[in-house]
Parts: sequence; C-alpha cells; structure tokens
Amino acid sequence: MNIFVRSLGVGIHQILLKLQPNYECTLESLVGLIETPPQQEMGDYAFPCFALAKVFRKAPAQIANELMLALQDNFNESNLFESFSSLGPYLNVKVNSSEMAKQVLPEVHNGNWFSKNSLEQKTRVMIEFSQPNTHKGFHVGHCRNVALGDSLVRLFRYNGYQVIAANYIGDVGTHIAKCLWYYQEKNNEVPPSVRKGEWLGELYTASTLALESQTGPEKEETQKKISALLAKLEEKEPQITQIWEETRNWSLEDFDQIYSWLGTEFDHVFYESEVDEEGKQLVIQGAEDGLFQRSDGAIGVDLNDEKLGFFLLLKSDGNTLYSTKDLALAKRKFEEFGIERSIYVVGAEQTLHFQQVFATLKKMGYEQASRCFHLPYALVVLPEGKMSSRAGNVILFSKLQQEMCDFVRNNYLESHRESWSDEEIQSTTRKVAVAAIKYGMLNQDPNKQITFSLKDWLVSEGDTGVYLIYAYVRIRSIVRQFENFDPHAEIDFELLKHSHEKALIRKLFDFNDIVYQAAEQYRPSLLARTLFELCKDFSRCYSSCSVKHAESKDLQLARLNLFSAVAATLSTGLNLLGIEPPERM
RNA sequence: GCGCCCAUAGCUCAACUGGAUAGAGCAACUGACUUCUAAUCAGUAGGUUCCAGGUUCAAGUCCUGGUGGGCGCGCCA
Repeated sequence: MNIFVRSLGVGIHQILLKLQPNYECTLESLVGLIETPPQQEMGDYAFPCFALAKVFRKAPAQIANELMLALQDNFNESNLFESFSSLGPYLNVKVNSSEMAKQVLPEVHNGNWFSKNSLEQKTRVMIEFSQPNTHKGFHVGHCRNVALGDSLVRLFRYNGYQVIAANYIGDVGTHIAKCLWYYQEKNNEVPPSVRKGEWLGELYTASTLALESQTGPEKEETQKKISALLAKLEEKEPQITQIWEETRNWSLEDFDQIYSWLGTEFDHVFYESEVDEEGKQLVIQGAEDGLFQRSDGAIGVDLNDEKLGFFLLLKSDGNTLYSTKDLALAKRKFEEFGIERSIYVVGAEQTLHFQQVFATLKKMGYEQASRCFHLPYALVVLPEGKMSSRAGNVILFSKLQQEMCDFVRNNYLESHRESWSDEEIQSTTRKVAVAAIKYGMLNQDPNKQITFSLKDWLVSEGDTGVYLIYAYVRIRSIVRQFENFDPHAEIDFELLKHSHEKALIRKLFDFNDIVYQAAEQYRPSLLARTLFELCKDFSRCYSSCSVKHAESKDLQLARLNLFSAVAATLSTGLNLLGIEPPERM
C-alpha cells in the first residue's frame, strides 16, 4: 500500500470516528474500498460512500460531501494531496503529482524501485512448464505454454520467491514406439541435416495416419509390432535403446534451439524416462500397503470420497502411465528440491488428472500436496477450428518463427541494411519477432482460447508486442540525442504538470502492485495490459510533450528524466514477459 | 448422463474480483509527416454484456434454471 492511499485511509478513518465514536471499522477495510476513478479528470483515487450510508443514516452523497470538507481541513498542511471533491456518492482525490513523481522517479533511476517487491524473503517454489514430447512436432500451442511458464518464473522471482524453473520432457511412451516403428519399417527418407526433431514429428504423424488407414489383420499386425517395440523400449533392449537415444537427441537439440531463440532457461530438466521405474515401484508398493487397489489386472486408487472416481496408476500389462510417472516426479520435487510450493503449467484438458494426482499424493502422506497448483490454460485454436495433425493444419513453431522473421525483416529492417551491421539486423529481427509472439500469447487470460491467425499475428499495429518495443525504441532514440543527460541530476518535478505526464507518473507508481498481482493471480496478462497502457500514454505524451522543443531547459530535463524512467520500467516489465526490447528498430 | 471452462462492439479481447456514462486494438470513415523514428497520434461511427428469473443501495461481475460452443470422465499424454 502506498503513502497516498494509506494517508487517505487514515484521514477518512479519523474523520468517521470523530463523527461517530462507536463506529466499528478497521483501517484496513476502509483502505480496501479505495479505488481508482474511471477517468483521469475525476482524480487519482476515489472512496465510494455507499457502505457508510446505513451506519451513518445519511445519503452517500452527503457523506462524500462531509468527508470532502473534513479532509480539506485535515490535509491543509500536507503536500500529498492537491484537492478533494465529491461527485455524487464518491469522494474523489487528486494527489500532488509532483510529490508522486518525487517518490518514484529517483527510485527508478537508482534501481531501488525494481527491487522493492523482493525485499521480504519468500518461499521456494518450482514452476514446471513446457513438457514437450520428443519425437513429436513443437507447435504454436506449445509456445503458449513456454511463454506463460517463463513469464511466471520471472514474475515470481521479481516478487522475491526462490524459483526453480523446471521442464519435464516426455521421452517415453506409446508415441515413441509409433514413431520408431515408422522410422524403421516405412521411412525411405534420409534424415535432414537440421531440425531433425521436427522431421521425427512428421514421421509420427505419418505413422498415425498409416495406422488409421489400415484395417483388419494388417492393423492388428502393426499394433502388435508397436507394442512389441514399446516392450523392448521398456526393458531397454540394446539395439532399440540405441536408436531411441539417437532420435531422442534430435528432438532435444530442436528444443534447445527453440528455448534459446525464445530466451527461456530452465534450472532443471526432468525426463519421463528417469521417473518411469521409480513410479512403477511406488505404485506397486502402494498396492502392497493397501493404499491402492487392483482392478482388472491394473492398479489404481479409489478417490470416490473426493468425487474424483477411480484413478488408474499402472496398466494391466505392468507398464507405466502418465499418472505413474507424475507420482514419482512429485516425490522427487518434494524430497530432492525441498520445495514448498509446486506449480504445474499444463493445458486445461488435464484438470481432472491433476486433481487426481494431488489427491493421491495427499493419500500417500505428502502434506505438500495441498500446495500443489495446476495452472490450466486453454488451447490455441485456428480460425477454422482446432489444430490437429490428422487434418494437417498444425502450425509448427518453426513456421511461425520463419514467417515472423521474414515479415519483420522484409517490411521494416531491410531498409537499414546500408547503415546497420548484418548482426544487428539479425538480432533485432529476433527481438521484434519474439516480442510479437510472446505478447500475443500473454496478453489474454490463460483460461481463454487464443484464436491464432498467422495473418493477424504478422500485423504490427495497435495492441501488439511490436507497439510496446517501438515505444521503448522511441525513448531510447530521444535519450541518445542528449548525450550528457544525467538521470540522477536534480530536477523540478513541479514542471511535469501536463495531464499526459501525470498519467505516466501514475503508471510508473503502480507498476510494482501490478507485478505483484500478476504473479499471485498467475496472470501475466495483467502486466501485459498495463504495459500496453503505459505505452499508449507514452505515445500520447510523445506527440504532445516534446523533449527537444520543450519551453525551457529545466522542463527538457524533467521530461528526459520522466521518459527515461518510462523506458526503464518498460524494459523491466517487458523482461518479466520474457521480451527483450532492441535499442533501435 | 455427470463434471470443469467459455459467451461483452462486425472481429480479437479488457473492465482494478459487487461500484461512476461498459473500455482498447483490428476492420470502416476523417484528419496530422519540412517536426525527438508515422511500426505513431487526434477524431467519427459501432452495445438489450447469450436468454429468463433471483439476491441489494448497486450486477457484465454473485445465486438458480436454460441455450450455444470447447474440454474431460480406467489401461493416451
């Protein structure tokens, strides 16, 4: 809570107590009512008086009016507030914006502002995300997961949590047997020299199609071959294991390239293959202990008490399931990493699965189960419907990457070819493309579907990541023109009185609150939206408050100070979304 | 059949978790580059917030019942 809100709350509290000494109301609950008016002209903060009407037996508007008069009196010595007014049932307050600027601008420039949220030491949390399958293609849907998970890692860290960013790679299972069956028996192509993992994904799709087109005895034959192959994989038969290792690496190399291009890093990578056996033992032990039940030759756990049905943990052929591995994975997370909180960023279609996993962990005696959290997110769909590899309309990540880069380079950056180095063109292309992709993935709530249209995503106008980094670039361009600008020099904050300047000051002032909320609510979209608004305010200010043509040297300095604080905040905020703005574009 | 999620401008989305006249972007139309980067800005137009009830000072937001769409509900992940 900031000083303006707190002072206002204390003031209102005192006045109300004076009005009615036996009035029971905590300061916190009053402060909780303070909000921001819908329009800037109304004021910076507002206090709605509806709730007081009953207690004080007066019309809300009358209370607002009385509060206004009393507050004017109360704060007449203070320089925090500029004015109090009542508008119907609302008490509106304008803060002294130079006072606000004084609180935030110097702190931004000396860096303290951005470490405020991390001051108190918080818990150790693991955020698991991405979880790609080897031997399958990496498409734009997977990209949403990476953008979300990566941003949450950054947000939690900013807020002082000790975060372990974890990946969990699906390198075992039926899909691999399918892919390798096709690779060994049907494939005639020579593996490409690059993006071999993606090529494996094509084989997997081809395999699925081949299997679907088959019927009768032929199909049975194939299915037999595939399960035999799976069995060999499970028992680590040397020849197939060698092929598995080689092809698995192709996919892992692809993933590394993707993560590196996106600027995503993991502190730890789990593989399904390493928790497979442990999971099996856990489940068998659980069955012996009577915790789990046998049913039709398989093992599962009865969760009917929690209305979660019967949760299957081990197949009747003794092979593991997704659930088997998730139990062992959780055990390792708790025991080897000592985490207190565990976040799983996984698609919404698995909501029931994770409710079951967490309930099972609880039954197994892990008290951390109550602090496990599944963050569900909705699918990325195409305008014509769901992506499906069968319909052949999956948009692979590499395609998005390629087209985005080509578009950015050909339409904008190519024109700098003569004055920029090839290296700068290349790195700027990447930064712009990443900004467009990540912002597109993050600017709406996780629980809403994203309708992905390549055509729309290539547009770089309006509410896009490109708009945000463009605003940053414009500020950097201004600052470059004032070589000896010193952000620590004394300035006269009183000069920043244009409404556009005030709007910017307020946005900077609220930045940390938003970042805090974005993490606690698992919604990077809150930050994305705020940054868009910050840029909108900046672009307005840019066209109305020139630095170069400022009326005085002092105003010029003050604006430079404000704008460069905007750039610093923008850069910090973008970074929390996993976006790195270029210095020029 | 049961459970979860979604429904707001022509399209894609907001709305500080119950508060003021429901806001942005795209698309359409009008205007602004001899100006710190026009990947921009200013403006016009666009709404029965899916429907029907209910809760209260106040409902896009909460509760009930529908409609439409998505997903899930034991040997996939």
